[in-house]
Amino acid sequence: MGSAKSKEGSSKVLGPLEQEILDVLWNRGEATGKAVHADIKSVREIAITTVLTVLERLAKKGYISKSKGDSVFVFRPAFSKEEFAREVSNGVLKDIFEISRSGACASFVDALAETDPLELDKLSAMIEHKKKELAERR
Amino acid sequence: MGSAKSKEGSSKVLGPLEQEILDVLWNRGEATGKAVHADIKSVREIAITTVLTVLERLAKKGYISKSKGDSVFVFRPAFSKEEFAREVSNGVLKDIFEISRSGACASFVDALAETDPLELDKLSAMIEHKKKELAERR
DNA sequence: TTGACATTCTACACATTGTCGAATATCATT
DNA sequence: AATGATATTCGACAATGTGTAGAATGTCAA
Repeated sequence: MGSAKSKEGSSKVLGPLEQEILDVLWNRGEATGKAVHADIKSVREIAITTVLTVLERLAKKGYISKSKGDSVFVFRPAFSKEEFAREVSNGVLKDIFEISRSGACASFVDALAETDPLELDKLSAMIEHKKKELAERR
Repeated sequence: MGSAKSKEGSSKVLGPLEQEILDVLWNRGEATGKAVHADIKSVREIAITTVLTVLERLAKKGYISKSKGDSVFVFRPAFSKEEFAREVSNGVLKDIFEISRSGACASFVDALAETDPLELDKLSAMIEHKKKELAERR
């Protein structure tokens, strides 16, 4: 009976360009629109207005901040990669858990193993830690 | 340098109505368009053609099958909830891992602990199993 | 004042999704 | 065969999200 109440069946988050731009900001820490444009331009053709527009949209969505730096606007990630990943996972996972916890778990382990097997140990550690945390909470 | 190559920044999967319809099919195991419509109609107003259209789209996307039953078409989920959750998680998680594995892991453990602490043990078990699997593969 | 550069506006194209009405196909009966 | 009831398919439209960018406007130093 796991109905889906959230307005999003299984959330989506960012488009490829948005992601690309966020990546640039994470790499640089902060950057002007011009700089972001330069980075992307070095790889493929794109107008600076396109970059600016998306930057604007990301700001509106709250993923980045926009503030006047030395006479020019500067953009910064509003969240660290970690925070962002956490945030996003949280939403997505909650949706998926509604469908099947076990399925999601299985795929999680799979995905992790595929990407970086060593991380499996860290995950184990996290679980242990979490369990202890929960135990102490009672 | 975690660039995002996938065409989808962080994938989205299904819309709310699609999800709702899939849920009906999972509940019933299989159903005619009429039946699916009836179920949803019992909750809110909706035209049967709307349901049929979405059913059709889901079939086209490969999430459900459509076959002639006793003179009428019958739809069935192409995947169990578990398989589906697995499939979806896989795509989503791979994207998120590209951003931050540790962040995703943290949120995963959190989400799991919050939803069903007992599941933490199962997850541990899965990890062990996976590690063994990997060890044998070399 | 005039450029050069920065920023904002407006707009288009395309894909997805929810939403259906209209057209068409199918079938049991008359 | 013709009719009426159902089932199925088609084609459309609106809203939204995203990539794309030209045009308009703002800003500031020379």
